[in-house]
Amino acid sequence: MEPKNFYLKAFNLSTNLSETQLQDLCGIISQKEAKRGQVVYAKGSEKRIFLLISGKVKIAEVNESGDEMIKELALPGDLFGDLHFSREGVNCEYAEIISERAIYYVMEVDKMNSLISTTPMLMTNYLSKVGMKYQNMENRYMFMVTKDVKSRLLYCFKEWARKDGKRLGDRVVIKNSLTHSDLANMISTSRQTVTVILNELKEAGAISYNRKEIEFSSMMLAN
Amino acid sequence: MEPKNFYLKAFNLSTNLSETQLQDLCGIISQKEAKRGQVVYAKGSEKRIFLLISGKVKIAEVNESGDEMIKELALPGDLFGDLHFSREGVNCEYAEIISERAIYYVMEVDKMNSLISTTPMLMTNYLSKVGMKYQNMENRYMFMVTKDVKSRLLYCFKEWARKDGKRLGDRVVIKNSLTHSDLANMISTSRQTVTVILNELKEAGAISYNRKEIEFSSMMLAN
DNA sequence: CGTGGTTTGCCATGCAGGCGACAATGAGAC
DNA sequence: GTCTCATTGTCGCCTGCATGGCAAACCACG
Repeated sequence: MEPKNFYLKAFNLSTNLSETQLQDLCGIISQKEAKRGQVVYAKGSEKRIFLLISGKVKIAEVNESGDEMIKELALPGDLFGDLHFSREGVNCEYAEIISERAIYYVMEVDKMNSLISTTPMLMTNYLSKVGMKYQNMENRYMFMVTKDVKSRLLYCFKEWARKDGKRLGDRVVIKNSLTHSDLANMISTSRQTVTVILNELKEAGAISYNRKEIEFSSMMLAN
Repeated sequence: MEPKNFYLKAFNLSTNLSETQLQDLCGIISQKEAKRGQVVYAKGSEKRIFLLISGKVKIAEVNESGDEMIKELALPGDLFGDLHFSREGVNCEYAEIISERAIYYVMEVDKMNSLISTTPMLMTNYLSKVGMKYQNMENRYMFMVTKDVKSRLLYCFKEWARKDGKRLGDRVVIKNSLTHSDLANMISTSRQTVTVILNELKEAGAISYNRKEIEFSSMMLAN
């Protein structure tokens, strides 16, 4: 099995596809690799869909007052880009790699669109994947709008640990590529507040934290 | 042209469909009507997709502390329900009619799924409609998370007026079916704050407001 | 017409968290 | 090592908004 197949399967995009359908799908995918700081995607550029294979990518946009808002931290298996094939993207979202390196697949929207049109099962897989993404997004935003800063920060950590955490006994470790200021931009608060709360949590023994990684009790994931 | 066709066309779901495809689509749609206060949809019930034809519907959920959060105010042309065909809805969203009466179309997810699978053009229309919806959602939430209460309230009014407002010279009027407390639940603030801000706006001459309708300068829509 | 329930208006209090300023620490470049 | 820039830590002030409580206005209905 060639590697593309492997990841497509792992990330639930090729479920129930026939061998030839899979080949077709692989045919319109090209694999790319990039390093920290590179911008792989900016609204306005050619319409494309991305599937992250390894690394971390931040999906962000800059608002009118010049502040960066991080909308999402994409991890392996996540889709991003012009997910709904539409021409009319009015916002100015972009995707920047924040891990040392990242590997990702790229599909042109047009090709994907026509392939999906002729491959019902792919449509189902795709729609369910995109649907999941939006459901998560909705939940996350609902949370962000209603909760205080500490809860929001913990929510981020949990989501993140669930997708990308490594178990070490009853502790969970996540590799950290974000500064306090990045975290602040994710939960839309100020850098200072993040610092304070992080130290509170450290104080309370809930997490331990340095520039390389964040570690906390796996119990925290429970709720 | 039978009425279903008319609305499907008006709401961009039947663009570029052949006559027979259109008939097939109409075949799986049933039209319903309901009155204020009725709940047309609750997560956990049979999976269905709704298209609102007339009236207003609030899409909401109740959080763990018992407060209602209004996620969206659906207006004619809006889709809601199990839009991405998935079984796994873990949240407890519901849809309640808040206009005197409402007319809407209902489609079972399974039938819609198989029809879409065999009708590429329908897939495109559908995906683009759902995509638009999510894009709006994302923008709205971004706004909600980052802005203060007054901006959020105005944002709501604008969105609402854009979709449902009636022009009267340089003024725009929207019919109001919401209490201050509903407005508060939409932008996640307190009832009192809504009251205060509404009066501020009234004072400043930006809007005029009573229980039946809200009216403001069409200039407000510009930005 | 009054009467009870809902919606709106207003006030006092308290606090979370934004923001500016500046110091301390760390990390890479030379 | 030292220099420099980015990141983190801490403080104080101040404002936006939540919250509770209560009065006034409005509405539906017998």
